[in-house]
This record gives sequence, structure tokens and C-alpha cells, in this order.
Amino acid sequence: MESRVIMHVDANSAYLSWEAVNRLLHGDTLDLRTVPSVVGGDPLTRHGIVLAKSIPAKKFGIKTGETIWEAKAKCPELVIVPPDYSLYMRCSTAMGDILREYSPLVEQYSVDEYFLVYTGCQTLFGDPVEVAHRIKDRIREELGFSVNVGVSSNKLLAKMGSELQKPDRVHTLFPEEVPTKMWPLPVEELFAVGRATSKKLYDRRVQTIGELANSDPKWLELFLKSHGRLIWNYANGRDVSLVRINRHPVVKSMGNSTTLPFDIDNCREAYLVLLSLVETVASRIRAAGYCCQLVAVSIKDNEFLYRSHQRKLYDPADSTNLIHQTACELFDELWRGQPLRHLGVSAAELCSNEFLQMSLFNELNEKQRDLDKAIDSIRKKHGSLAVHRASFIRSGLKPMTGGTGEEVEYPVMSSLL
DNA sequence: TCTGGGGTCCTAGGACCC
DNA sequence: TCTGGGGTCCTAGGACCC
Repeated sequence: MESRVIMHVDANSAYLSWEAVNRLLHGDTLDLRTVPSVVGGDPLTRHGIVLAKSIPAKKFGIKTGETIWEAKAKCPELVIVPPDYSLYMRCSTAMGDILREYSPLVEQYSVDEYFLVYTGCQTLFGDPVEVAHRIKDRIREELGFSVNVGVSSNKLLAKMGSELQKPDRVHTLFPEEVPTKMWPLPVEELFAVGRATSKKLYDRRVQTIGELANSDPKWLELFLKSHGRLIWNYANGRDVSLVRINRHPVVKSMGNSTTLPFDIDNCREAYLVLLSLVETVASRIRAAGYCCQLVAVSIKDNEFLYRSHQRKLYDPADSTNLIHQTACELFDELWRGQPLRHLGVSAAELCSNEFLQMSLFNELNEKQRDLDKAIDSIRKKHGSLAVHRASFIRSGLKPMTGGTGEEVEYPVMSSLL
């Protein structure tokens, strides 16, 4: 069997680079990439975390995910810009369009990452490493931002390769290069080794990827279960997962959640927030032609304690009111009166809605579906704010919450490759 | 001036059935 | 009747990813 050639293409500091490019395009003279800067949420609405940082900001020790407040303390002259998700979608798509010129097998892994199967394309475009450089340079010249490209024979190594040194670089990480290029790295840099796993490994004196690779998988399984075997294989450069074309992505769940500007302390308001979340979730489900058979509600209180309840439905549902009804019942199970800062609704066990469309259900459901359908089409034509439920009037709450502004047309794929 | 939002997968325990 | 054990479904929670 011919060995595979896989590339992983990763936009460098994606949100920040894209903001920088867009601002230059619109006449700004300052290139955000050249100064300490971050893309971040608004602390006044309690969304104040760093979503992306420039390389100069990184030199101040600023990290993604930390609070704007902490970042400012590290660098008082820090430039902070708000996120613009619809811009990021456009940049993401433009990147994918270039990649598809080099292979039909392209998987969008996240908003700023793609896998590309180059196996068999050599005869058309030539040596993989040369093509990786060409792709990288074309994206920089045509779209204005830099990427890293990792080249290897499986997805894991291609991805690890693209992370090696940034920005604007191509790296190979073939299996024979694993001991020299990957094994010296600290274990937390391995894909699928997060905070909890790296702590357990450090507690047991496993500090580098090489030490993990050369430890006994049976021993790893004692304290990491099946995850131990997985990361042991990864550390040894082994991964058999396939690149999946996103044309027919299998979405497993759809959810929306929100951190509220102020704590919620009564169930009337909570029900309303749940409704605004369900409006978004249910319309996404319907737009995709799905029904859900499971509804989940999550809460986070003012002490950051997180809990969730879920319930399987007797009949698959896609109606806003039905899902909201279930969500409120789940909320009642969960809530013990503590002030809440965050609410979430998720719909899972998705199935096709064809069965429902056959109208085997009672008249009430029929009317409910017609109503949802009518509302969806008005919103599609005139915008999501064109029609909303009267209960939101003077509530101070948004009638639809969640999402990124635009309908996101790609899935966020599995955490495992 | 604290700490986002979108996902997937795995595990453990209880219920229930045979 | 004195004690088992498989299999499946459901639920809660945790870990990981971008």
C-alpha cells in the first residue's frame, strides 16, 4: 500500500491575524500583528477573556483564555479589539478554497485548521513539501495572513508538525523524525494531553512526549483507562484516523449557551433565557432537517459550579415550544435558587425529521410545526430580529441567543482526530 | 475590571430485563 | 428463594479540542 501524505494547515493566531488584515484593508495604518494586541470579549458583559493574541502580546506572557484584566496587568498598553465572527467565517472559507485546488480530500477541522490528503496528487502538483510551501505562500500573498503547514503520513503527525515552530513555516514530521522532533517536547504539547492528563503524568515523573512514548501502555491504562493507550500511540506517532470530507458532516449535537451580563435569581427570567437559547438551537435543528431525541440543560452559578441535566424524549422533536418545555423542566430539576451566571441548552441524538414530516402526529404538533416553519421563513427573509415572542418585550433579554451571528456551516469536529 | 462558546468522547453507576 | 451475571439503556460528570 502506498503510504499516505497528509497536510495540516493552521492559520497563525487566526482571529488576530484576520482582524489585522481586515483593518489594514479598511484603511487602518496600524497592523495589530506588530504590537501587543488581543481579540477579546467585553468585561462589562462578563465576556472578558482573551480569544487570540499577537506575537508581541505573547512576549508579555499573555495567554489565550485568560482574563482581559490579567492581560492588561501584564501589558498596560495592550490593544484590545472585539471579535467579528462573520469575518472569521469568510477568512476560513477563503483558506479552504485555496486548499481545494490541490486536493479534493479536504477536511475542515476547525475555523482555522484544515487537513488535506495529498496522497496520489504528486503526479499533478509535485513534491509534497514544495506544494506545502506553495500553499503557505499563496495564502499569505492572496489572503494576507500566514499559516503553518505540517506534512506527514497521518493526521496526528501532520497536526503536531504544523505546531512545531511558528509563524509562516512548513515542517515535516514523518515517523522517522518523531524521536528527534517530537519526543523532546513537554508532554502537555501532545494532542489529547490536556491539564488533567498532564498533571497525572507529571505526578508520575513522565515529563516529555518521549518518556510517554517509552513507558508501558499497560501501566498508563491503570490510571488513564483507554485514554492512556490512545496517547501512548500518539506519542509513538501512530494514528489511523481518516481525513473526513465535510460535505456530509455527521453532526451529533447542536447547542447554544450564554454567560449573562448579570446573575439571574428567578425562574421567570431563567425560562426566558432558555427560550432565547432554544429559539436558536431549534431553528438550527430545523434548518438542518433534523429532530432531536435528547435535550440537555446546563447551568453555572456565581461560584462557577457547573451542573447539567438531560432527558431522553419519547418522541423526536424539532419545535421551539416543545424543546423549551423540556428545557424548563430540566432547569427546575437543576436549580436550587443560587444566582446563575450561565445557562445552556443542547439538543442531541439527532435524527432525520422525515418521519415527523409524514404528519403522523396530532393536530397540536401539526400546528406547532406550521408555526415554526412560518417563523423560520420570516427570519430567513427579513433577519432573525424580524419576529420574536412577545415575552421578550421589555425583558431586557435578547430574543435569540447563541451562535456566532452567521449560520455556521461547518461542524466543529471531534476532539479526537 | 475576573474567568466564552462551540463541540465530541469516555466512564461509572443505577435501572431493568432475561 | 439466600443470591449470579450478562446485556442494554439512561443519566451525570469529566476530559479534551479549537
